[in-house]
Formats: sequence, structure tokens, C-alpha cells
Amino acid sequence: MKSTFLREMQERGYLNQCTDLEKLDTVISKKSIPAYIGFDCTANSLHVGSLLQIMILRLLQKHGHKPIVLLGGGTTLIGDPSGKDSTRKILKKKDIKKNILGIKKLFEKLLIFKNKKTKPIFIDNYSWLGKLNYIDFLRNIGSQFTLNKMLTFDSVKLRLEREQSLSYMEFNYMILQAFDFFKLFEKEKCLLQLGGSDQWGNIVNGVDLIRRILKKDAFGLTSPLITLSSGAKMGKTEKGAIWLDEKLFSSYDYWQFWRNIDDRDVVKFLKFFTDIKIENINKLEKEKQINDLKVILANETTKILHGKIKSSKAERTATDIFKFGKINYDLPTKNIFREDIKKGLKLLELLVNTNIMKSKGEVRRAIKNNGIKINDLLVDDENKILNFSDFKENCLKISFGKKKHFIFKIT
RNA sequence: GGAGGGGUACCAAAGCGGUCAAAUGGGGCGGGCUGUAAACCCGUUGACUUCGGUCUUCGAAAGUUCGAAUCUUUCCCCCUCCA
Repeated sequence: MKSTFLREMQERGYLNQCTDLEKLDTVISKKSIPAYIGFDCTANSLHVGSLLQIMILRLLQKHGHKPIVLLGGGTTLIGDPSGKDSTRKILKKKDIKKNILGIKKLFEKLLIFKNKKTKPIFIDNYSWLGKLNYIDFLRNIGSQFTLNKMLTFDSVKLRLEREQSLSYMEFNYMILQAFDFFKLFEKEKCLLQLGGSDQWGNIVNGVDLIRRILKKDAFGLTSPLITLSSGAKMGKTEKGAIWLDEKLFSSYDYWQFWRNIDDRDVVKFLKFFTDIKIENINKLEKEKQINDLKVILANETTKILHGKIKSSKAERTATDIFKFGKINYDLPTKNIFREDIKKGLKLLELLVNTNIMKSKGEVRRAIKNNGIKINDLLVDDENKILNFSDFKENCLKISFGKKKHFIFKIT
């Protein structure tokens, strides 16, 4: 491959399928092109599940291409049926607007804006989808799609096979996404759409549409769908999503997420989610212990998202807890009032009121199962009342399980 | 529009008048082992509780009954087949 971008895509394992790899290689090895990835605006932040796409945008920049971040303000109103069993609840326009702002903010941390040539473009597809005239759209765009073909796409086929209902609205999603590509091709000379492998069908439709109407070549390229070796989907654990926004998911927790990655995924993820050169990753793999690799992974990923300072802080906090078992004041900290302790503050209430636990029953259960510690001492009394003698230098550490620790500070 | 099947906890799925806060499996959470891993083993998994209990749950509402997830009526939703 001639293009350095594609070469690195391949080395890092980002390459899954391409509509015409050879031709694309020829085109982009000669010149810098704009390329786009679309993002759903279903929440006001993105989670780790979108991180690979973000890494790809970063890679585009690194190799001198221009990333276009398409914010699906219009398509989110419809909901992409790809890879979903059921219709998502429909969001309000107002909420989608808010989400767009949140997502944009993330990209400001993750992409480079200084270089004029590779400065990212943000576009909300509502700017054209919101204005569509139904009849005109059906005549100009709808006529280019046959139902025969649409029914063969996985996003549709799987739903029908599983006997899950698919609304006419959702059925139109792929046409809208195809139209997005078409629009971006016209407006921004965008030649390439990237996306996860679940987007293949949608992407191909866009390429086809451009070829049919404009008689021009455009390209689609997908990355593999990442699954964890445990079989779970990337990004969403049962306990909730791994958000990229620090307000929703702290930098320490983010570091921990990567530190706790399955052994089998570590090297793969170093390639996927860090900026470390491939040669260096290969070297590290030979030289380092698996646990050290995990620390490197955690450090590097956290650095990219939250910066160097937060990342090394998280590492220090983790070392203090897991290696030395000592209290580190960078842990999540909650304040308690002196008066409340005087009045007799129940552990039960404290944990529920601070949202660490959902209910008193949950705390009781945890205590029964030896899951709660105060300053590393097991709590066996479920009616435990906190005393001043429990505090050291006005602080006390409460641990839930081995990994969740909180500092309570008297104010 | 016609005929049939179905809606049970986070998910799947049993229960079909009392012994049902609801079997079982998965998931989650906690513990053990370990390496903050995997696998495995154990416990736990509605809320409140003075730990004796109390309260709210089986699509929604109303009813029958001493007693309903279980029976009746109406309504809502989903699926299959026919048109």
C-alpha cells in the first residue's frame, strides 16, 4: 500500500472492509482528502464504544487528511436500526441539540485544531435533512433505491428474521445516511466514509448513490467491530457505559477500566487505542509482563483523553491503593458535616445518601457478604454509626469491594 | 378487517386459586483463589425494618373470592396466519 494512512490503518488492525481498497489507495496517496464519520447524538457524551472511530479520525489527521465529524442531529431523530433489536425511544429535538454540544466538546480534546489543512469540520446533518421536501426527496433520491436490495441489508434482514418489528421510519434510515454522504461529497468534496462494520450497508448505499447520480467515485471503509474477549460489547458494561466525559466517568475510573482489561485484549487494545508506534508495541509485548502492559495501556489511553497530569495521578492513586494499601486523597471525596457525626450518622444512610449504594438493603447485603470496609477494617455491624475516632486527620476511607474506594472528609 | 398465540423481576423463561417476593438459567454485585486478569468455587440479587415482621410488584383498570401472577370483564401493546 502506498498511502501511509491506509498502511497504519492496517497495521493497527483498523481495516475491515473497503469498497475499493486499491483505488482508494491510489487516490489518497497522492492528495489529502476530507473523510467523514457519523456519530449518533443519542447522549450528551460518547462512550468507549465510539473511541475506535475517534482514533481513526486522529489517524486521518496524523497522515494529513481532513476529518469531518458528522453529527447526526437529523438521523438521530429517526434512529439507526443497525445492530439493534428494537426501536430506540425517540428523542426530542431539544435534547439532541444539547447532545451535539456535549459531543463536540469531546472532540475538542481529542482532535487537533491548529493545523489548517487538517482542522476538523463539524456538520450537523439536520442542516439538510431538516429541510427535505418529501416528494422531491422520493423522486430524486428514493427512486435510486430498490426495495429488493434494501431488504437484503443486515440491518433490515436481521430485524425481520428475528420477527422484531421495524418501523417504516427506521427503514428509511439507510437512505438518509446515504444522502448524508452524497451531500458531504457535494459540499465538502468528501470522498470517504469511515465507520464500524455494522455501518457497512449504510456506507455502501452512499457510495452507490454518489456513483448513480454524480457518476463519481467515492469510497467506504469499515473498521472491525470490537468485542471484548469476555464476549461483552465494547463500551457498555452492565453497570453503565464507559463515558468519555469526565463528569460522567472520572479519569481515575477511566484509568481503571483500561487497567482491568482482559489479558487477551491487551496487545490488541494497545494497537487500537494508543498512539504508541507498532514497532514499539511489538517490542513491549516481548519485554514486559502482562500487568505492566496493562498499566501502559491505562496510562496511554487516559493521557489521550484526560491529559498527562490526570493520567499519572490516576496511576499514583492506583499504586497507593493496590500496592501499598494506603489512603490516597485523589480518590473520589465526599464531605460530611461535623454536626451530622455528632448527631450520630449511620453508615447505612451515609452510603445511600451519597449515591454510593442504591438502597439500604444493598448496603446490608454488602456488609453481610464482607464487602464493606472502613479504613480497611471489615464492617460487621450493619447499624454501624460513625464516630470521630474512625477518622484520621478528618478523613476516613470507605471501601466497597476491592476496587471501589471513597474518602469522606469532615468539613 | 377476520382467526389464533402472547405480555411475569435486568434479560430469557417456569408458575396458572393459598405453601409466590415468584422455580431455573444468564447477567449483576460481594467473597474465596489469583495478578486489580481469565477460569473455577461460595454467597447474594424488590423496598423499608426495632430482624419479629411491614409495604409495593407478575401489561392497565375494574370485579369474583376469606385469599389472585393464577378466575371474569373491559382496555392497551406485541407476534403469527388469512384478507
